[in-house]
Amino acid sequence: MSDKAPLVLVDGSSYLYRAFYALDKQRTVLSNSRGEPTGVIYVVGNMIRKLRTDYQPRYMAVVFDAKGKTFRDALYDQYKATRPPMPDDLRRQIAPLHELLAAQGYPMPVIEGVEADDVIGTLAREAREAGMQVVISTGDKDMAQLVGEGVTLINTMSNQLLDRDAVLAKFGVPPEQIIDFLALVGDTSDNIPGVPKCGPKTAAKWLAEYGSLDEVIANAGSVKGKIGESLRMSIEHLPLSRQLVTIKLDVDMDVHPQDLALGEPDTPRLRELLARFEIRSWLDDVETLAPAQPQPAAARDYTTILSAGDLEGWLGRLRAAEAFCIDTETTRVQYMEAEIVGVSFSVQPGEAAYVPLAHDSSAAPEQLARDQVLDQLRPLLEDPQRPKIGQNLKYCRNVLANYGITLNGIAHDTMLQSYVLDSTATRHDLDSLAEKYLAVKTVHYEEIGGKGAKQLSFDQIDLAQAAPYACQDADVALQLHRHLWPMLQAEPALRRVYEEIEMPLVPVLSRVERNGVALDTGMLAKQSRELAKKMKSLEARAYALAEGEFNLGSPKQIQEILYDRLELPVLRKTPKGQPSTAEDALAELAQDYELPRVILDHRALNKLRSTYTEKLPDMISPGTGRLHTSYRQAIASTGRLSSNEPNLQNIPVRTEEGRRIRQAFVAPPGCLLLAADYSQIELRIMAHLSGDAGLLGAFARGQDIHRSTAAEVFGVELESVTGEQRRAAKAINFGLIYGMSAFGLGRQLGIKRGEAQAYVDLYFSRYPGVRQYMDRTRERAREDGFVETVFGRRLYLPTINARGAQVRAAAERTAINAPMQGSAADIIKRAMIAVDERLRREGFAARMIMQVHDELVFEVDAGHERGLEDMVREHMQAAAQLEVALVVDVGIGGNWDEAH
DNA sequence: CGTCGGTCGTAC
DNA sequence: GACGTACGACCGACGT
Repeated sequence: MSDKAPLVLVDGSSYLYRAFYALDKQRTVLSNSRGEPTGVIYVVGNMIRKLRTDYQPRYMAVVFDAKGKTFRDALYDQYKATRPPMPDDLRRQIAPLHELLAAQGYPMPVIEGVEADDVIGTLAREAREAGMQVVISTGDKDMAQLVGEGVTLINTMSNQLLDRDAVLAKFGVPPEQIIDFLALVGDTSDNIPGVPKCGPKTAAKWLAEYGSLDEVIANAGSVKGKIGESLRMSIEHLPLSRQLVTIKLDVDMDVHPQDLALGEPDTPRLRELLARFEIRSWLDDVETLAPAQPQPAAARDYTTILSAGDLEGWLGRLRAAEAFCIDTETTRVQYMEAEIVGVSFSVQPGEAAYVPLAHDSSAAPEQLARDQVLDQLRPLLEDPQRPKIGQNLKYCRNVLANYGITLNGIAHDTMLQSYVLDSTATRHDLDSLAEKYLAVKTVHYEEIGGKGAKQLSFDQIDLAQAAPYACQDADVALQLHRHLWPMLQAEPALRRVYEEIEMPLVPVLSRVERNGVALDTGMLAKQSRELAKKMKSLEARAYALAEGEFNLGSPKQIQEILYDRLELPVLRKTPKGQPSTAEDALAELAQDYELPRVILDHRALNKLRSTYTEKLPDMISPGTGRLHTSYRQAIASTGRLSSNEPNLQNIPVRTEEGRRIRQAFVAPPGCLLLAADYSQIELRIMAHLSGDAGLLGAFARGQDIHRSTAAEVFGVELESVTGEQRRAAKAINFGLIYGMSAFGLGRQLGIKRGEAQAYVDLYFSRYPGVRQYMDRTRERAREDGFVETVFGRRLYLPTINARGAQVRAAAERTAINAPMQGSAADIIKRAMIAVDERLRREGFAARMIMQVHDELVFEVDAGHERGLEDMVREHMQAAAQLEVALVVDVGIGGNWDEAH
């Protein structure tokens, strides 16, 4: 395999039109502030930029049609005769685009009287003869005739790669028959006549049957039906059509591939042009737009394994290694549906191997058989004594499990190393870590696979790009491990969080995810219909009240209706100063007006329907018929897990209608659901951390903590606490956990700030330990720049000493909250590890299926629930030794709602 | 069209 | 402005 940088030839003319009409169709008019159109410049420029990053070519050319008549016009006076004149808005962008490309240093050969196709055809032929690889970037299907050994097409707008196999798949004929094919089909845009009624299918059929256009013509007599007649009528002009669609490979010109080295950018000119077009986003890479740098191939040794012998060699290296780094490439992110496309390994920084297993045949040569290779790898992968290193090994474990392989010996995960070292880093993905810790700019997936709707799955990526990418992943992960692991070892507390909590949790979460949860889709469908009906009637009522239709889902339109048209009083504003249409504002208005109430009701129902009843059934995995969430272990700065696709940690519970959704989370026949949740875990942690005697005492006596708080704050007996008092105390307790101010508490309770402040003062006088703890925590945070959990997990607070009072106050609130939220997270993670261990070791007829911050949910075979309950409670309570006991409430039922 | 910020609402 | 941590739907502005 040659990874030499190719010659990239860009069919500029075809992109001009395509870009213009794509934008036009979307009615998108991009222009600068002077009203000069810039859309085509932007789009075409972007495509060329992308090509340059993708292929890193040393030689490249952007080719445009030259002015004036060509040989085709001489052959056929109707050539391109039906083409409408070039739209003015397009014409005005051509010269500026040329200037821009020239300033960027792109060679732009223009040959008088020769179309871009023919220039490209000739350059491609010459380059091939000189042994260069050629990539032609075009949106024009005619160019498919140029495809062959060493020549591929890429449509940069659709990200479609056309090699020989792809041409065959797309047109039904191989590249060498494309000319005949085009002659038969004709081309309306160039006004080239073909055979009327003959489309691509017929043309391909005839060519398959007769072999060539000449043979088709020779056998025209034997083609039956109307289409045969049509063919016979066309015979006369077909040779001309063929001539017209044939791209010339022998144009006489004095530009040759060797002349197409990318030039130096004219930086001042480039700045000027970009400023004129107002394309600010490209200004950044003006500096970096040097001609293709020689590969920073800093002694990288990446190999692609295509033979049994090579595989055997690498298996030997893996067996001999103390530990190895592994990465899997797959067809998709959803682990239950993902298929393995290839596996990469590294045992030594700078060295890696990729074993392609299931790339499209058009993207790779003969590959080793997936099942056979996986079977050869199995003993290594399943051996717990062989340590594995990787980035996000939970995913790796999940996809290997799809092939019946259990990844054991999960020793180090660089994502989790990064997370434990600094949970506040915004990203813990491999690319970000490489840049941050190794100062290495990796190739990002988007660069080889594209992005958005037209992103390619890994199996569609050409091996020439896929293999180095996959090798890089394994190599960089190993390098990161060598960098981050010593950093962790230097911090014993963090090392323990990593070794005793995060790493052991990986296989546990993998099992929870793969277990999944059963859903009663019939129930959800019924609820969905009922919700739709209710929403319909609320909608009608809203239109009547507003005296006109509007979008009930648009805060902006609601704002206009309520505050502009109906002139209701503005009670609250959004952070951006707009009158708020949020829940609490509308709820207040709803006391005096009907419309806000209707909007609120509609919104509540719409939320349930659009987020839950309509979406959850679609996310069921076809393989298992169950719902499989994905837990993210390196997202929440406090140490919590998060859940997505779908998020099972925000399933409604507060309202009756919401609880119906929980009822659809069911135990399959013969099973029950068991839900175990920590009672008031964060307040217990606060009691522990603060050591406040009053709080500890209340917990020790097993009192209802909100009631007991109310009794203290309002100075009444426990028995005589009113509902209102308890509600206020509960708000205070939550407020404490969140670092709430008197203002916030007042708003929460609907009382004045002064009154709320009085409650807070009273609270702190009754629980002086809590106040001391809060003060101490803020102080520690200011001194250390971080706070920590009971188990030593750290959360950095870079803004704790910020000048801005608001920024600082926010950091202080986080400082207060994080030790409580984070310790709770540590505790339940420890419980999960312990419970999972027991489940597996003792063969409980039960599976852990969900975690919701302070709650674990299990599916258990009916009859085994009592044993499970005892075991789960035991380990959840024993997960931490605090000054207060941990209390676990357990519920059992046929569905999640019942289990509460 | 695709992306992304703003707003809203669900959970703990 | 004022309550911490998340995920995600929807809208609408804008061209990463």
